[in-house]
Amino acid sequence: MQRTLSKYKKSEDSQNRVLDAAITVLADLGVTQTSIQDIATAAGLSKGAVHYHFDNKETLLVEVVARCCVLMEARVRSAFEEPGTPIERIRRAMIEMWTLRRDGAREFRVLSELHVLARQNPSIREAFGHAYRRARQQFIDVGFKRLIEMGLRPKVPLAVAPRLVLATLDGLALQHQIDPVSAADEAELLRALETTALAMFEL
Amino acid sequence: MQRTLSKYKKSEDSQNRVLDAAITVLADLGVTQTSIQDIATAAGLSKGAVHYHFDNKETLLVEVVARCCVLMEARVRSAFEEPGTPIERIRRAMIEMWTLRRDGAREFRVLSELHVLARQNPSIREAFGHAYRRARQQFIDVGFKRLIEMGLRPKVPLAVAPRLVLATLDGLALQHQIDPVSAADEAELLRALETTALAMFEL
Amino acid sequence: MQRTLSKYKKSEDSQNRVLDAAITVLADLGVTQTSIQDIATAAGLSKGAVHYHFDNKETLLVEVVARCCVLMEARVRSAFEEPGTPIERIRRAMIEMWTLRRDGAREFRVLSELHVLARQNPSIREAFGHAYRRARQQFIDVGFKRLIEMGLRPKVPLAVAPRLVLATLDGLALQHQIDPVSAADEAELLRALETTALAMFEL
Amino acid sequence: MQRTLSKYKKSEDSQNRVLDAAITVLADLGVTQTSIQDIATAAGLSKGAVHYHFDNKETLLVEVVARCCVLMEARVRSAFEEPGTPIERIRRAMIEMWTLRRDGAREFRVLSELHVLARQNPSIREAFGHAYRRARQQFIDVGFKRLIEMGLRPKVPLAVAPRLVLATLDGLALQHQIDPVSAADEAELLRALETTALAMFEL
DNA sequence: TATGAATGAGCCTTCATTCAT
DNA sequence: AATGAATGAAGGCTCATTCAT
Repeated sequence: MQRTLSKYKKSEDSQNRVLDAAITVLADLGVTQTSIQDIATAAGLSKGAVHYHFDNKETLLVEVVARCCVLMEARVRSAFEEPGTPIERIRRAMIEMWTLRRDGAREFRVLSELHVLARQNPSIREAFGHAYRRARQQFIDVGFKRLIEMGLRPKVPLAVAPRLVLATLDGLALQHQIDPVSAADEAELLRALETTALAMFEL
Repeated sequence: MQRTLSKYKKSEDSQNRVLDAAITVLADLGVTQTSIQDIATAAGLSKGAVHYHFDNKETLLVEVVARCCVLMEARVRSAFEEPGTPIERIRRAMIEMWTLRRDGAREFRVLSELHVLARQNPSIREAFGHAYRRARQQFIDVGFKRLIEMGLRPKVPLAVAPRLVLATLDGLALQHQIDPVSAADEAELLRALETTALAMFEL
Repeated sequence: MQRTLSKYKKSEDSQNRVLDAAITVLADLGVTQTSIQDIATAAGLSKGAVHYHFDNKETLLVEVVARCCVLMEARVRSAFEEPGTPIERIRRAMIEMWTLRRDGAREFRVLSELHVLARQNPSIREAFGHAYRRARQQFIDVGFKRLIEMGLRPKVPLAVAPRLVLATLDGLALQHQIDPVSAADEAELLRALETTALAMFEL
Repeated sequence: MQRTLSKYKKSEDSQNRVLDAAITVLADLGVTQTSIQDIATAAGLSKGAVHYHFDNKETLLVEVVARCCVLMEARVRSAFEEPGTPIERIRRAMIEMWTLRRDGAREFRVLSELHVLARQNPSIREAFGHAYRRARQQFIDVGFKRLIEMGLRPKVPLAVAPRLVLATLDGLALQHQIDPVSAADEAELLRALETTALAMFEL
């Protein structure tokens, strides 16, 4: 069993190394400039080895999308799971969501790079579709449900609300990549974000 | 002079044909799949001619960004300039902004494609930066100022508010490209958008 | 010894499985499209295992040639050995030779695929050389000698006659692969083949 | 007009240089070993230039087949058109056909190399099909018709006879590539070929 | 002003082969 | 005896760019 494990381990290890390398390089160079050679080099492997583990560049990118989503979700969830009142926890999660985007966390940068492939490429589009749906559902399950339990009543259908908040976060990040929010404005921005988000509810 | 003029005319004509072709092709095939050859073919010119008018692919794309911004702005402005009460006109402009994004108007699609190049490419980034700043300013000059004149008081700094609204619109469009909003939800979405936008003001 | 034998058996088994798989795949995909991976997969083994049994792709192909020749010869011989008058048996053997080629029997297809490697590759060329010489000799020993015993006298040196007949068969097969003989013409073709073959003899 | 011509000339020139280079290299290295780089180098051009003139390797090879056929036909026809009695001219043409094959004329070698691609590749197959049909028709129009005019009566349908003769020539060449006919046997072989060919006719 | 020809760098992919296990 | 992992060379192809005309 030790043996079997070690055999499999090796492969999985390399696969993960490739995925991590891909994320790093994509975040660094951008989609249009990232070649499989770059990824292989960053992973300390040969180009051939990358193709040994991933049939296609496409396949690899699809898995990159998936992994980025998982990693981002993990960070947000872990921010949420720290102790505190529901409101504190929700606020903390949203701040984490913004921080990820503002700091240009590798994973978010990669996602915003790969987004452009989604329109032309069904598998990548599906990967994003899955991620979006999942993120919205989490938003409802984890955030909105608490607010409702606390007695707030949504003025907006639950199908629509998370779309709006996530859109704002993503859109802000897009702008921020080009034209950063000043530190001074940032606090105001977060406050405004909270204001508008809460405007979708009433007591 | 007649001659010179007509010559210039002709040249400008070709340049514009190239730019238009570029927008069409980019909207159709996406950044990663669009070659100068594609653009040249769509413009009814040779590859060489494209390079005659634009030194670089980069230069060309920068002008494409600029032109897309101009075209989008024109459409929004023209929606705003139709007669009506200030509120009606603002609402109309915002709906136009959403419509452009929802229908995947060529110009918006191109901009969202080219956005990925902005991070790596200073000139393109600058083109986007200019566009973002201009759009926010318009938002203030044209929209918010009216609201203020009407007696609404902003609860949010004027530097921040348009960022938020534009971000939401862009983010919604991103999601919509992957995972379209159902026709049923769309009305709700727009209402929610108005609610949240107005939440940034008070009487 | 039991052990050794069974081990040998197993190894031989795998070798044969590889050879058979190679013939199948080569017949199916053609030389230019057949990879060792394809052969390994068809044999239910790993690429590594194929290389364990055959040092080279070249070595493997040489043995493929040999085996195809053996298999084809066996079929022709068995057609010849069915009871009948000498003439009947010769005719039957020739029809079998044509049938193998017309139906594109795997073995013949493989040979005609690999023939192209022979010019560049000495070992493969030698394998084909051996096969050609052997086929001509069989032709003489088994066919022409009978005709002579029956009183027919060759008008053509025995070194030359089988070359001519085999060439015709192979050439017809080549044409037939591209531009099949209609069923209607086929009977005429066989008759003509017999006529021309017999024209090399006189009473 | 001079100008136009010279412009076009250059392209045609390069195209022809590529085709000729392709024939040389293919005849030399064989299909499986010939890369576009090899062809480009032999033509004194860059790989890119080859792709400029021929979309595909496939396209290029199809034109190579066509050109080889044209060249071979030209040589046979020119042998036939030398003065002499009909019989002499037919015999001369057939000897030329054999000579081309025996000497491994580049064109014939290339055709026998490319033949192997025909089964997998429709366009190449069609190129060969066209060539075969054309060769048979020529055989009839140029050779057999004369024999008939001279009073010989075919004992074999005209659809079948040329198939047989061409097959023999091609098959002999195949064998000869691997296992050359001795100079001594060659004369006998040609005589035998004539005998068998004439056996398809009677007075 | 515009074109056709050509280049050269780079990309994705395939594949025979090697090797530790 | 057999496998999985990895390599590295090569191959076909795309494409921005240059240049003579």
